[in-house]
Amino acid sequence: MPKSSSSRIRILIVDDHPVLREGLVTIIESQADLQVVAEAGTGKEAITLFEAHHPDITLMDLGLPDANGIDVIKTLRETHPDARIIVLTTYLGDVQAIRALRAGASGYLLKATLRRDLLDSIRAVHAGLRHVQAEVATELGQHAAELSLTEREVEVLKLIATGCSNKIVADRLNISEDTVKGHVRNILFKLKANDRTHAVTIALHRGFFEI
Amino acid sequence: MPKSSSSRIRILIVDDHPVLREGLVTIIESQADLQVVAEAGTGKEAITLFEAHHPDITLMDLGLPDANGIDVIKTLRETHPDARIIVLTTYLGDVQAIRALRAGASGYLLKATLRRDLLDSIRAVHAGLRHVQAEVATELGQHAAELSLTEREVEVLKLIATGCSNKIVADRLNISEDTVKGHVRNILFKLKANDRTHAVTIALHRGFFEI
DNA sequence: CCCGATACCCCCCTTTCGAGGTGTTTCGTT
DNA sequence: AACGAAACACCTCGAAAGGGGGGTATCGGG
Repeated sequence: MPKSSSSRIRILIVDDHPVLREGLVTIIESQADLQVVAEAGTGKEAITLFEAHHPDITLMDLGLPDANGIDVIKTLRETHPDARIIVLTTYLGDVQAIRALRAGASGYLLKATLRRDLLDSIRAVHAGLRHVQAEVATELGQHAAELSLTEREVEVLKLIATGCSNKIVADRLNISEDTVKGHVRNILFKLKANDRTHAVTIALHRGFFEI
Repeated sequence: MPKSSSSRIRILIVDDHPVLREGLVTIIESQADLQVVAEAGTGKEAITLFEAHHPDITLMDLGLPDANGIDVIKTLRETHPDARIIVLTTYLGDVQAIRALRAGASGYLLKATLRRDLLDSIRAVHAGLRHVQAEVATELGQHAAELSLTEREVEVLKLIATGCSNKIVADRLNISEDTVKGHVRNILFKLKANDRTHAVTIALHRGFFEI
């Protein structure tokens, strides 16, 4: 809920797609209680502009060209624990959503969202609420009970995705092939995958990493 | 080049992201010689609205919820060979671009494009030119000499991506396992992949299919 | 202090993969 | 009629993968 018509909710937009930024600006500026104070196209710009304007709400895409969106969220929240950030993303599985929320995001929306939902989210988050879109929440619930991969396992899986055999992975990570096999076994179990190829597609779909 | 200021270029926007549509409308309507005559969020709507308005230019996203963008392009071009279509996509490898251009698209732009490029493209295509973004053209050139996968090979690879062994693939397609192996060998060769897992990530990256 | 999670290592064994080569039929193009 | 391309099938064979068991060391939290 807006405090009053004289103090509008000040918003920073972070997204590398100029056309999408334009859409966000148009939608936001059409509302009497909202205003866009700055636009950033990179993670670096995002931090600079946040420092300069201290927006009430930051709308942020995770797919930035220069930095990982999650890291930007972390940085902002460390220096400004009161920063309210809403993640706006095309579609990345549950893992990205969990990471973003853990990093301190207050909301998580898909870009395929409607104007109405976007505006509702902005106002809800500004009022101090957390707001995660239903679709995303469902996805989160679905995998909540499941085990997640350790850093090492993700590292192994990434190499496998690029066509490395267990032996090559072992060389790259300076561990034995048997250890790699052990990791692979755990990965298959955790992701309920039939084989390494399946594991890679599942991991991509759930957002463990990208290619 | 616009014919005259009295007859503006009439544009149909097809994209399932309302926010992005808003951005496109704002950018286009800011130009004196351009106007948006309709917006569609699905393939079905796209065809209906095209029939109703006969736009000069159709800006189209490939990732529609109800239909494949390529098929929509084909349909439009069959019934209206003079339809000028510019594809606007997030990022799908060279294969999607080739298919779109073959299906009759006149332009291919990435959504990360600038307003300036977008407007230039619209005017260029309206003037009868073909306009493919530099990044996309580079990608096209890079794989131009390479062999592309046959339908059957894509079919096999899709099943492999979902964790099917050669034997299972054989069962599903009612062919022998040896034949599947033959296909796999060809796939690995054509995509320059180390193994089946690598083949899947390469195919995804180049846009042969999605998961 | 022990426990669980993580990372690491080693053995076994069976199945699957992937690299060879060779051959058919079918189908659309020339 | 002749051609290549594609799909199909059969063969061998070594190298991976993957499923099972065993184990050690570390680290942080209950």
